[in-house]
Amino acid sequence: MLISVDFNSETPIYEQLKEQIVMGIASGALKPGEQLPSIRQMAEDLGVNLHTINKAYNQLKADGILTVDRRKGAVVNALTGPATLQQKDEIRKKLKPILARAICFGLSKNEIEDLCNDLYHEITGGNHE
Amino acid sequence: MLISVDFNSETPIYEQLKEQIVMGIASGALKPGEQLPSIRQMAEDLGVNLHTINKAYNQLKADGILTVDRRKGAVVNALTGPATLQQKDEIRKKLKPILARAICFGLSKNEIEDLCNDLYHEITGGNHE
Amino acid sequence: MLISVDFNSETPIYEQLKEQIVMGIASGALKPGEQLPSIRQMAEDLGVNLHTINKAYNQLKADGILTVDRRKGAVVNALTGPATLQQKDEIRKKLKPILARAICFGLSKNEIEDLCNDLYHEITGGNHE
Amino acid sequence: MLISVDFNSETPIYEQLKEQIVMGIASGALKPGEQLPSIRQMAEDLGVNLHTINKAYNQLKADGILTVDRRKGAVVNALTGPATLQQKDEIRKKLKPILARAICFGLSKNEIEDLCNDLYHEITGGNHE
DNA sequence: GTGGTCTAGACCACC
DNA sequence: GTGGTCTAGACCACA
Repeated sequence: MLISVDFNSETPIYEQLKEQIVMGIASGALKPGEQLPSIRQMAEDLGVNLHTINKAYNQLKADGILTVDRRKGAVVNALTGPATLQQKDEIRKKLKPILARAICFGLSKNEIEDLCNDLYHEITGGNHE
Repeated sequence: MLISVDFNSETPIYEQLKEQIVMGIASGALKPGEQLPSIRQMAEDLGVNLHTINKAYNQLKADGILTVDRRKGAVVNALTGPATLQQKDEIRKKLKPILARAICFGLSKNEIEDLCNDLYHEITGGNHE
Repeated sequence: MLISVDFNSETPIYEQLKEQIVMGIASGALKPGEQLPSIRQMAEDLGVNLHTINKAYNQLKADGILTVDRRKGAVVNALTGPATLQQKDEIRKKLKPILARAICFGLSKNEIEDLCNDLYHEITGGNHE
Repeated sequence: MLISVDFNSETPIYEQLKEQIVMGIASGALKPGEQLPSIRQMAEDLGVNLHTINKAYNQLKADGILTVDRRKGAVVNALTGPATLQQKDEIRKKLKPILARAICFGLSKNEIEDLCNDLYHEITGGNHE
């Protein structure tokens, strides 16, 4: 899986990292049990600080998305069943202001639905269906 | 329209403000042509500095959501027709990582659709249909 | 001559007024010796404060573009010959940062020339040639 | 590149700053990829507050003239090709009232052309030709 | 009355 | 080290 960061972006590098790993898992490019590059490796590849990678891995661990093992490094977790209420609520909270903005911009309900569907397929590429 | 901010939140106050104003417009609580409280008024009401309000107002102005009338202060813009490609793209970019996260959490396509619909109605309360 | 102001514009109303009167003279719509509406009249027409009109008229008087007569009100001046060095210098100073910005945006020398010619004809409509 | 501001000028300091940076880029004194002094550095050099510099940098960023690199601070952007219509329109809007004023002052079409050419060369010093 | 500009000084997030 | 956020308080331009 190829990961790249944009140093000019508004979003912090560790966030970009998290997003890309999450994207990789959602798309199926990263499978449960698969091992991520070591912190050191990843840091060198991207030309960023060790701390930055570490922060991303640790936060994904806290999210239950990765497991960090002292010997094997970071490993993608298996899905533990349907999303918890907490998880749904988090998504909900993040989604809401964006939808409001979309409505404010004049997007109709249908356009929003279409956009979500589009993105869903763009992300999964047909997996997870 | 009632606006409140959470001083302990991670998201900056001016972002919260923007979100709430946008939410107000999307919900119909704030109508095009309606006047927002003056910077100073709003600052006093919320107990924050006037520069913070100023920043929020100015960014919404840059987004084309508010305009500043020399006599009346900040005023809600009328919709200028369907969303521009730029606007759609902005929404798209913001939506994508959240959907990926949702998928990662095990949300199905249907659950995501339902969530969007729910939120849509929660925001608009039946307007904008 | 029709004059209108945009209360949402960044540029102050009295500046807009000045610009439009100047535009009227440059286009030939306002001829030397012609009388402008009285301050009171103009203020009523546009729905703005008397002071605002007054400020515009007075600054144009200071520029040598209008003469303000107690009985006849504001009158368009005749051209007193070629532009003075002072006047040329003022134009130069105002033009410079805009041209720099244009270059920065990637406009070529030819594009700038064309733009100026275009505008010249748009303003004069063929007069002053 | 040497930058200086006039504290007595009518035009705000942050505007002067923007103009000078733009001038620097147009003249070739600032090249794409080049790094500008940090906000604090520049503030100290000029003897102004860091917020003033910040505002200038941010507006140039919004204009697409600078980008902010997380590691290096503000960096001059490369030209992204020919000017967009929006950019041309902005220049047009700014140019128009000045040309009208020039005409009003009695400048002929030729004089205006010459003035533009003069300024073009004064700014670029022969580059960008 | 409104918003715009500027200053001075603090704290934090990111790298 | 960098920029981002927030505060407090001042002065000015505009209407």
